[in-house]
Amino acid sequence: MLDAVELHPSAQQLDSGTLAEHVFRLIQAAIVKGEIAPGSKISEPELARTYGISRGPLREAIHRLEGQKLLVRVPHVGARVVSLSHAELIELYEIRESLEGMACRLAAERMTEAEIDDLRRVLSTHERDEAFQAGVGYYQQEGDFDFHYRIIQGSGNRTLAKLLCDELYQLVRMYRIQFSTTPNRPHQAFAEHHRILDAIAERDGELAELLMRRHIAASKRNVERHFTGVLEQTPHERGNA
Amino acid sequence: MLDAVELHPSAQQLDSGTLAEHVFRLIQAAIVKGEIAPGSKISEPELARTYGISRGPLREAIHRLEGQKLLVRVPHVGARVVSLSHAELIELYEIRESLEGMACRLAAERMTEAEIDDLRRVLSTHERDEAFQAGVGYYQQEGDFDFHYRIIQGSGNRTLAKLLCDELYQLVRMYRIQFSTTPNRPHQAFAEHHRILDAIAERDGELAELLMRRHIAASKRNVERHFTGVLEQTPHERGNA
DNA sequence: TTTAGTAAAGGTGTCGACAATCTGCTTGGG
DNA sequence: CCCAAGCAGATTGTCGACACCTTTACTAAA
Repeated sequence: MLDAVELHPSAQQLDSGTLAEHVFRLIQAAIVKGEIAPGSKISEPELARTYGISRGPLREAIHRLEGQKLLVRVPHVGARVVSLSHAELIELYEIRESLEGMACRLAAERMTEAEIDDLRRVLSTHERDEAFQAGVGYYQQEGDFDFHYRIIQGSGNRTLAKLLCDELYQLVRMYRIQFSTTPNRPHQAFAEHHRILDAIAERDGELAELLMRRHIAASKRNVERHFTGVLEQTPHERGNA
Repeated sequence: MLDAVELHPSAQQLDSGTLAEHVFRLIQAAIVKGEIAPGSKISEPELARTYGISRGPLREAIHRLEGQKLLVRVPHVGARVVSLSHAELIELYEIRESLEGMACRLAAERMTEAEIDDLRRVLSTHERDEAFQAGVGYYQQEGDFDFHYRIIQGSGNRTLAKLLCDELYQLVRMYRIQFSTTPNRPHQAFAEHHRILDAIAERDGELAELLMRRHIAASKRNVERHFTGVLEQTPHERGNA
């Protein structure tokens, strides 16, 4: 499952100082990358040994992971890595359609010219990426190197940015990685990103919102295609498989 | 500040069994009702004594309150009751406009006739409420007796319902109570609610979404009026006043 | 008088141990 | 042979204590 991780004495001080914060990031990365299988059970004593900490800070990390919807906790039973059903995944995309659509409209109205230039450079980087050229990948970018992330930050609505980037982002990223192996999708997504950027550069908020909503709807349909064929399995079975 | 609360031996077992869950609900109610002032500091030892529990479950309750955005925590410093700035409150309303607008459209498409009848009864109850007749109150309803809550539940998008009702709802309610003393707003809000209900009953999703967005925008303007006059104060000053 | 430094006090972060609860298996009965 | 009840093991929930950090008040020097 997971190799034992030694916390370097230096690493303990870094991040934001607390062990809970550090372990939180480690487990978060492990879940998003799929190193801990979706649906698998989280054992507090085992993880505590793995990371060399006590259960106190580990429990805090678990609570924060639950807040990011990466874990589902049941009282007196324990926590499991999330495994969204088909319906729940679609619901998540519908929420993103609404929220990121709004963010995109605001970004078109409020982003500075410098920020738009940065966004253009991000897209150029993606275009030159070798994984993208090969037709696989693209979506593995994170944070400031991610197109969606940048637009949300550019919306100027900090509350919205906290909601999308701090709470829902890692969950979206987890499923991005799971579904990243669609033949033609990367090139299509890049073209859509480019059209969105053009709308933002022209300060056309209405069009930018429409294009972003369509872009996410296209991703949603892409996910739906992945689900056809594994419909018989429950999320739980998929997780433990 | 807060009277000492005795946990009845019976109450300890109820709720969902755990002390953390129980204390979580108690503190949540105290914050939403304003019994703990916005911006005031949370002392773990003090609250632990107040509720007669140790710091362990109390810290879990604090983490969950932070997840509901009712507390803001700073590492090595502590937690404070949230006190939204003018800008943050407006941002929250913009997010609600987008999300509840979508929920209302979905509700118009997917609510059952029985659920619509229930919603009609909720509105009737509000109309007969004496606080409403007097021109004050109205908004103190909670959960299933709250018009917005019911519509979100009726959207059929359970992920959206968890986001709005489990995470943002108590924060919205907290400010509803703070701003509940506007002269004419209750009657206007009731009229808007009625029009929304009509659109839902006619299964006109597009209109229902439009009306809900306008309704929340009107509430936003109402809040903005409240803020004119206390603009010199920072949120922190307001909180400790 | 103001400011920098320091020390004490309070508070948060972390730990290890105990108690209550759930899970899975064994055992007995139908 | 199957099902229900009880038991053993493990896990989660809770507690009290200690270490480290932050804050604040006090002292001293400019």
